[in-house]
Amino acid sequence: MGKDGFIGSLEELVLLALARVHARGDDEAAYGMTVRRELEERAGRDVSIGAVYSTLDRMEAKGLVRSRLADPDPARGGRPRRYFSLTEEGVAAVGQARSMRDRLWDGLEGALDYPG
Amino acid sequence: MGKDGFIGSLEELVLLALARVHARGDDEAAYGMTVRRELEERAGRDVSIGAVYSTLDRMEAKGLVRSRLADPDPARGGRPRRYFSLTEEGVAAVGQARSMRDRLWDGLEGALDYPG
DNA sequence: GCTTGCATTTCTGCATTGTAGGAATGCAGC
DNA sequence: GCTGCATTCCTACAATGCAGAAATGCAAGC
Repeated sequence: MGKDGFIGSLEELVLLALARVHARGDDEAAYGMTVRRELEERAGRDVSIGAVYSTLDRMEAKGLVRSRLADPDPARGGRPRRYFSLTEEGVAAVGQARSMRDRLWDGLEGALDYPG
Repeated sequence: MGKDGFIGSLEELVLLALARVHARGDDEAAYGMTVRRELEERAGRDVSIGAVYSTLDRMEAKGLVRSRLADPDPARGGRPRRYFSLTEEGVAAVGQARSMRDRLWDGLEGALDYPG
């Protein structure tokens, strides 16, 4: 993100997937595995879990997402989950990416035979 | 482009900018400098000309664009221009990128406070 | 109390893409 | 031949994309 705040293509998808699982209401549900599943089910984009995490980590370092560890005494087994959410900057970044592309697409729908 | 045909964020923008200058009617007008200008004027994305060319070159190697050199006896000075255009794969790639994102955005407009 | 199993995160390493800057090219005009 | 201009090409490095395997932490069965 060359200091102008431009994000990569996978970063954008991960941000959107994260926003979606949040939008479903349960804040607690947004962690690595669910983000990955959302990407796969909704966008048909099948990335490895390792790819999801490194993207998430890098975005946290840039301030686009934040994370916190789950409750200390989990009744379920496994490592403590790490819950993620978008920061304001994260929201701004997806908005910027979108409007940049929208401006380029504007008036082009017919010219490229994009199936609506 | 990990063989699944997914393109990077700049690749997508360059493809769209290229399509736009084509859509303006004059096929001859689509070369490095005009693509760069379109990106800057239309999307506000200011990349160096070197960045545009390496992106274009890499996409040509992947079959997303093709290029041909301009007329052999140019009355204007300067290196011969290299005219670019999208291939079918290029068109397909922007379409895929778009529909993937559209599916993730669907129903999210209100949830993220994206300004229309 | 050891072992197996499961859900999850973390680590490591490499491939691909993004990016700038400056060198090279080719012509015109002086 | 030198200067100027428009353009492409080359080089090198930084950032992002990506997968696979290792580690972590708990529970259950034995």
